[in-house]
Amino acid sequence: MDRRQRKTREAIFSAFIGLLSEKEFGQITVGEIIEKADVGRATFYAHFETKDFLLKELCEELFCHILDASGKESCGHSHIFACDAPDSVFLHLFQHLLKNDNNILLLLSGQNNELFLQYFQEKLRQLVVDHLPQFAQRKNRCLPESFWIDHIASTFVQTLRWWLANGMAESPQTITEYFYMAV
Amino acid sequence: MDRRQRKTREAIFSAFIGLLSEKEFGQITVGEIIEKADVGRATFYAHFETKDFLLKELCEELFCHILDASGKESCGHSHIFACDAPDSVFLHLFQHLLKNDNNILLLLSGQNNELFLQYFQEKLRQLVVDHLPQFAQRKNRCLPESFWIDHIASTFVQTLRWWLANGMAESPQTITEYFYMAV
DNA sequence: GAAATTGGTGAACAATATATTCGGTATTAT
DNA sequence: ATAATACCGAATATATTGTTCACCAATTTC
Repeated sequence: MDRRQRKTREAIFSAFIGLLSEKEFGQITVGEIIEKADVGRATFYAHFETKDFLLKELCEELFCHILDASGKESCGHSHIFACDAPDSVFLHLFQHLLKNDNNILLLLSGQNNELFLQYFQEKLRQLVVDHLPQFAQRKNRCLPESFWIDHIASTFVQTLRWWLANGMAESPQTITEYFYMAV
Repeated sequence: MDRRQRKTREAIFSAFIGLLSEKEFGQITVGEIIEKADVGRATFYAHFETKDFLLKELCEELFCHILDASGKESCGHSHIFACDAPDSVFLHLFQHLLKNDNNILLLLSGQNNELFLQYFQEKLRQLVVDHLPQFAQRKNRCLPESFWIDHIASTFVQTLRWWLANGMAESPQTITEYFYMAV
C-alpha cells in the first residue's frame, strides 16, 4: 500500500478516535473529521464510503488486533477450569486492554462505549468457541451450547464494562477471578 | 391531556415503531415520521424536541409499563432461590414480553434491537436491586455487590436476546430456568 | 352555545451536512 | 524519466434539520 494512503488512513483514524472520545458518533460530521485529519474532502470519500463504514473498519482493526494477540497464544490446551490459570486467554485480554494500544480504553469507556462494547462482544464470541473446553462446568450440560457461548461472551463484556466504570481499580488478575466466578 | 394531543402523540409513536422495524434509527428522518404519522412538521416539533427525545420517551413508555406490571407484584417476599418459583418476577417478565403489547417484540428483535435491549438493561438494574434477596447464593459473597447486580441484569438481557434470536421456541418457564441456571 | 384557549396545518426559510465531480498538483513506483 | 496513482480544494446538487408565522379547527370554560 502506498505510503500516502497509509498516512491518510492513519490521520483519518486518529482524528476520528479523538472526536469519538469527545462527542457522540451521531454528532460527528465528515467536515470535522477531515479538518482534524487535515485531508481533503474528496480524499476522505476515496478511502471510506461513508462515516459508518469508517466506524466499521476502525472496529475491525482494533478488535482483530487485540483478539488475535490474545487468542492465538494459549489455544487448544484443553485446560481444566481454574481461577488463577496463568495462561488464561481472558487474563491475557484484560492485561492487553490495560496496555491501551491505539487508545482503545478511551473508546471503550467514553461516550460511545456501547457502540464498541457491542462490537467487541460479537468478535469475542468466536474466541469463546475456540476456548470452550476451559469452561467445562456442571451447569453447561443442562443448557444449549449456543446459549452457553453467548453467556460467556456477554459476561466478559459486562465484567469489562464494570471494570471500566469503576476506574479499573482492580488488577487484571482480580478482574479475571471475578469473571470466572460470575460465568 | 387533550384528545388531539393524545391522537397526535400516538400517531407519531406508531409511525416511529413501524419505521424502527424497517430500518436503522440513524437512517430514519423526521420527514418520514411525519409523513407516515400524517401530521404537520411543526406539530412534530411541538411534541418532541428532537428525534432522540422521541426515542427516549418511547423507551420510557414501553419499559416503565412492562417493568411496573411485573415488578410490583411479588416484591419483598425474600424467597429462597428456586428455579421453578411460581411467582418469580423474571418469569413474569418473560411471560409479559410474550404477550407483545405495543409490538415490543418487533423492537427488541428488529434491526434496532441493541438500542432497546441496552435501555432495557438500564431499567432492569433497579428491578434487580429490589429483588436481590432472591439471589442469595454462595458466589455473590465473594464479589462486589454492584458487580453482582450488573451481572444479573446483563444475564437477563442476554437470555432474552438468545430467546428472541432463536424464535422464542422455548416456553417462558424453560427460559426462566435457563436464566436462573446461568446467573 | 358563545367566547376564549389550545392544538394542528402547511408552506417557507436559514442553516447545516452529505456525497460527487473535476482540473490541477505532488508523490511514488518502475 | 515516465507513467500511474493519490491528494487537493473548490464548486455543486441534494437532503435534513429545526424554526417561524398566519390561519384554521377542536376543546374547554363560563
